[in-house]
Amino acid sequence: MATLSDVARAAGLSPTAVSRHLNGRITLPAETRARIEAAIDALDYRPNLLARRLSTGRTEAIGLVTPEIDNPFFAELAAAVEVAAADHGYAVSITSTRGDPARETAAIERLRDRHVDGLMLMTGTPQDGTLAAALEGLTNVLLLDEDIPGPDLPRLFVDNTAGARAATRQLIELGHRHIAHISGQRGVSSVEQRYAGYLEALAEAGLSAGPCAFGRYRREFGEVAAREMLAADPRPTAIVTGSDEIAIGVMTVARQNGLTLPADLSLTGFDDILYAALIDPPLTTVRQPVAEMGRIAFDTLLASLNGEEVPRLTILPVTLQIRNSTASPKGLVR
Amino acid sequence: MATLSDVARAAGLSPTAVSRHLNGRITLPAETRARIEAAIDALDYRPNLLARRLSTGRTEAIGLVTPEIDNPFFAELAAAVEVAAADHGYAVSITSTRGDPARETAAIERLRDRHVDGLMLMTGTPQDGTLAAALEGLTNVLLLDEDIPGPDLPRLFVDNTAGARAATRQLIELGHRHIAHISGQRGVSSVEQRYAGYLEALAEAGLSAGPCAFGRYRREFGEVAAREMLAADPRPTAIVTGSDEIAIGVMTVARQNGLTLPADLSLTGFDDILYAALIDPPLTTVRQPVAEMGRIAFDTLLASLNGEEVPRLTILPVTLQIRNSTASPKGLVR
DNA sequence: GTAGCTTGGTAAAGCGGTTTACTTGACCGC
DNA sequence: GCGGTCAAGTAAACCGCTTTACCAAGCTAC
Repeated sequence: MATLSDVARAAGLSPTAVSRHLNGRITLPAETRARIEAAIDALDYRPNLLARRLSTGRTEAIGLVTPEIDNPFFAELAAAVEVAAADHGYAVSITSTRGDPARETAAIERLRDRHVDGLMLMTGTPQDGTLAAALEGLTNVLLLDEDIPGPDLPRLFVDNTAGARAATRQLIELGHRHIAHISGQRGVSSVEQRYAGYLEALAEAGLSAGPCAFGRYRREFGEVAAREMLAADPRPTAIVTGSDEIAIGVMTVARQNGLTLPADLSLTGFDDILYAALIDPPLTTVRQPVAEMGRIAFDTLLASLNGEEVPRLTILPVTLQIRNSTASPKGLVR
Repeated sequence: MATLSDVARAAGLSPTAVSRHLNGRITLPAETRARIEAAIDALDYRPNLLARRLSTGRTEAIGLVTPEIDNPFFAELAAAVEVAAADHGYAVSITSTRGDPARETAAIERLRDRHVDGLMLMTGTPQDGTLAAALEGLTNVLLLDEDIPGPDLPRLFVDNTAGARAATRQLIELGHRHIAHISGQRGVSSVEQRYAGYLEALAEAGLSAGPCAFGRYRREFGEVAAREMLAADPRPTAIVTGSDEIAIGVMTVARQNGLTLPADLSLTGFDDILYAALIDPPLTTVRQPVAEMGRIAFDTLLASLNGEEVPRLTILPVTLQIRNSTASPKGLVR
């Protein structure tokens, strides 16, 4: 393959001149430019990225660390990030950690090893300081969706507390008094925030908390938790869940137990994945502005890579999507 | 940051010795090894990947080109590929082409430019030879899910024809005689194969084809096609669709038109995405072995990167998942 | 008429590894 | 005691681009 030197020789110039011209760091007379273009065409020259990267130390790629890429919420977010990245010539390298802290640390190592220029980090694990330590001294990282306490890094979240509060309030307004909560793992920031929102709404109404279960934001955990919770007496008349996937798991079990939704059980989700409106019954859920989030995430990281000052904390608003999985409890006359 | 030379100096060796030791190309006495390890620890040395890549010409990353990463089918596939790749120390760079042939070509350029060592290519566009031309001379590419006629490359598909045939046969057995078809774009291999399966099953039963619409494997197209098809007289009693997303679009419109599924209209999908069983009614669909596909895809590409001979064509079996979106047509006594 | 600026370049030193080809000394068999 | 082999390395080229520092010629201003 032709190299820059080959092109320079063919154009009767030094490699320096060609390199600088190609990178726009010098303005050459039209005649010289034409000679370079002609040489490039004739030799079918394409710059060797690997060499350029070694020289500049940049890879023009960013990493996106997600708990699980096959969850539609993360997939949508990844898609949004990818669009923005492609617009700026950046490649996106995706890691799906599947709740394994070792894989989260490994992704950070890849940044240190210059596999990528920057990282968007969505952790899905409770923080014990390990991840914060691994992030020590790094600047080109954006904490997305979930917090990692400690590092002085830009953060982009949604308003989890307000979302859960709105969902819980709606159930209270419908007349529910015995409202349960099923969510992800304690110690994960969004879990704590959603839990706080749930508790706040109950406190406002003078209600005490119902049964709460914490595990994973996954369908399987929704099933496990629901099996126990729906067998209890008294059974909650409504459940605020921390994710649409959990809600789906709860639905499955509720149906297995002979319950009808929403007559016997009201249910709210969180995320508003692309299927929330389609399942049976259509799920009342808290919508995250995922496309906007992906775009802002990339813009922020890019600005950070370019050494610009970026906001330390951005919180995006969420909206409650009311559908048919919530209704007044059976027997209640309003 | 410490370099290999720093380590060599600290260990009283040449960089060559250290490099070769680190890459397992030389066996050194234990005492020498210990000196190297000590120097690495003391200096907190980590090899510069960029330099290694320039030297070796390998990036230890593969590209995954999908039509749209936010479609659960592709997201699941991506997740499976990522698991296999991570096991072998490969990073996965994902591109979502959104049906834009220019972005498909761009992804191939990234391979030529050594952004990645190999590519898994899922095209979503009809082939006019452009992509085949762009692939000319490349060897480290796997054609996944969709064919691109021409290049001598390994291919991994599912049995699309058998899948559509099975779905259509089931509808025929249920008593349907007026069966329509809604699918992706003509010229896309899976579309053609699924169409062929649909036609074969009808021909076997001595039935003629119903109305057919071809557009995109997307929800929106399902809606557009259904609006027209369900307004026709006579209205088909069943529709074989080319993707679950199309089926979802059809469902939405059918319901808007006051139809009840499956009483008024039977519907089959294709893919068996993670939500197919949850929507209302649960969708009868053709299941693709997506996890297996991702793993085989990576293994094949890796073998190919290592210069091994790999199968030119692998076709994975599909299975019909019968759920509640299909039933005998109303009024039929069997 | 000369100091200083602009235009249009160049030489050479990196970036940090890998790899080929070669050396040196010890040992081994006969 | 001599050729051959093996162990334990090394020197230097190379991967291909970027960038710093520098230069020569021509023009301008005073």
